Amino acid sequence: MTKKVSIKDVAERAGVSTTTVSHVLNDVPGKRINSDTRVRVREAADALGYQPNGVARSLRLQRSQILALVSDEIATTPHAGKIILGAQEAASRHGWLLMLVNSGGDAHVEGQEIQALRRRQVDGFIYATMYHREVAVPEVLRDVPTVLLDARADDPAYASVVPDEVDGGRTATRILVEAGHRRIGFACNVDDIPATRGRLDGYRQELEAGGMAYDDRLVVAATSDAAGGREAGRRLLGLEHRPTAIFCFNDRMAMGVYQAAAELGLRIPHDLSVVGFDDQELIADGLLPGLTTVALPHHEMGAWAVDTLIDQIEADTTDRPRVRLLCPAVERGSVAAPPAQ
Amino acid sequence: MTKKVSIKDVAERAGVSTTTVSHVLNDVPGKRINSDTRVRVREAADALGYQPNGVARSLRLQRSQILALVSDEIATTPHAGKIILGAQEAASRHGWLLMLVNSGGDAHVEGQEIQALRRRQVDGFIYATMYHREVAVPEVLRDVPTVLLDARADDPAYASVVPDEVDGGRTATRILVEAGHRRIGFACNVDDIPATRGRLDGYRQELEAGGMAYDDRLVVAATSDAAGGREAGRRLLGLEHRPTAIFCFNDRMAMGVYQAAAELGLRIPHDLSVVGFDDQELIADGLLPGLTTVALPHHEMGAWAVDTLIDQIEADTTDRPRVRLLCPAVERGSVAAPPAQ
DNA sequence: GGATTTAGCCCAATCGTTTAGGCACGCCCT
DNA sequence: AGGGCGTGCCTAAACGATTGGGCTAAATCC
Repeated sequence: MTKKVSIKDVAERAGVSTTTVSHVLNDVPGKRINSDTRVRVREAADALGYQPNGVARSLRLQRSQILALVSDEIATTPHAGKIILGAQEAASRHGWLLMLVNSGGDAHVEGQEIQALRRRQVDGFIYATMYHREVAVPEVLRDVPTVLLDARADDPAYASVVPDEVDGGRTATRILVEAGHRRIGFACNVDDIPATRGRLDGYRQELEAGGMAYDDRLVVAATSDAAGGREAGRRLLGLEHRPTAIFCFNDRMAMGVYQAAAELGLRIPHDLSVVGFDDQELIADGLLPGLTTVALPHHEMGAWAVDTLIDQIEADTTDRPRVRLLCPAVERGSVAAPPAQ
Repeated sequence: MTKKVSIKDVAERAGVSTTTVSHVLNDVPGKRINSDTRVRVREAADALGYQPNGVARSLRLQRSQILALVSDEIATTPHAGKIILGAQEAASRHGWLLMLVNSGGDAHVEGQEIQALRRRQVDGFIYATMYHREVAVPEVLRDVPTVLLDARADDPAYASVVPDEVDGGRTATRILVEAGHRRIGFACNVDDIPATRGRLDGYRQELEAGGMAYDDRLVVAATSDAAGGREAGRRLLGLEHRPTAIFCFNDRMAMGVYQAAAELGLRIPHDLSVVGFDDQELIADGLLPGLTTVALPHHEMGAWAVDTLIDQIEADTTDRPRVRLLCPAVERGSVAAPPAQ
């Protein structure tokens, strides 16, 4: 029903030309139009329920006000939602729209999809990855505004946003230090990715800041899931002089550490304090006691990427910022003072 | 660089009119064109790296080949990813694109967003909800192709796809019955939603099919999170004649049941078998032992919705199917035979 | 009073396609 | 020789907006 009301219909009803309608409706500055005419046009538009045709406008303006979020497998991870949501909200705040494409990790498919989006005159791209890592940006994105999300490329031509892993590692460790712990284990993961290195660095820095020596027996690497956490937990808690607290690479590993503690009859947080990373609510909220952890700024990264991208497109700015966003602590119940000797 | 190659450039290079280029490139049937010309056009297009301008085409054809997925808060839930992914893959299989909009639950915002999408000439909508429920479809969607996902409306004008909760409930229960259990508890949730009713129905049906009487002391309702599961678990396991198995409304509750079992020193699956629902991998894979559960067909629902919607748009079909998709079992390690008396 | 300015609007081109409806040429037939 | 019919291509009108450059009348200036 709302169908087929074009600017021509509005012009006709208001008794003016389409030019005038366009000028009025877009509030084009510097155009001299009688205020009577203005209201007549507005009324006509309202009465007819006129909605400008975005496709026609895009064609004429050579700008679609559409952004595309392309990702490897992001939509399959639990983090994805927040990134997408942050991006979508930001886009909508600017009056832009967001398209979504997932390559499933296949570079060829990815290229095809990006081409399809470019044909649709998408104005800019957000290239996002499932977890923080280095990427080679696809060639097809070379000459179109693009920002990287949770990803980093050597190429300084792209703005990028990633979590500040080092700061996150420090935050997590600091929580334990401030609770009074002096022997703090790190259940690390085995992959060589920025998150691993960054969080470990943060752990070391914070130990140092607290006047503690780094002891590599307290750093145990395993796979970054609950099974790995279990394994790392068993190893750490099996030490002759066991740690009173464990910082876990992520919440899944923390879940495993809980299990290892339970096997040994250790109670959290009374006998052992635990801090996770990621703030996966499903886990962190579900564990007993709730897991104190550090949240990744997914929502903020999504929003930052969109804001920056739109700015790059509209203001045609030339600097390409590369930021790290802080990871805030989320306190629940898994940290307490170390047990009395 | 790839900028600005229009059909006109191709026409010029091939020494023909744009009409001919269009005919050739689109393989318009019934057009008589010399095969020499055909190859010349194709070569010119290749050489110039011609990409048709989708916006112009949309304007002319009055069809954008773009679908929109609008949801209340879907993108924030862990399930979201799979729905979105299923939808996106299906769309891309058809050569369509997917836009994403999240209303955050605000009906006004939702209306605005939908209008914005309609202005952009989106061809159809998928209206999705965070969890299976009844909805009132927004007025603005009345006169545009729309299918409902994980949602159901009274209005028979909309096709819809939801999980078959009853079958899922039966499947979960059957796993326990077939393992030999005769006293099976149900840790139910407190909300009156289709999932609750359906899974409970399935539970009852399957008990009956197995020749067991329904005992309402074995059905305990609590909030649908780990805390609720803990509570329900404690109540069920505190019964004088305790169940040997518990079917949980969802995996989060199952997580709580694990905790309740641990408190009582009961070992899973040796002393107690547990089945969940949802197949939240973060939980189901992380628990020890792994949780046997029933998966929601999110990916399939996403794909089904897109396929159906495109069919509705292209073939202009008039029937509006309303399907329930089955929920497959995912076996892990939380079910065993009941303990010997 | 004639020239100039100004207010208020409109014409028509443009963005890049698709497509209905020609038009010219050569061939065959009578 | 003239008519009819394919073949192979092109012209031009959409689609629905935006916008540079008019144009007309009334108001103002000298």
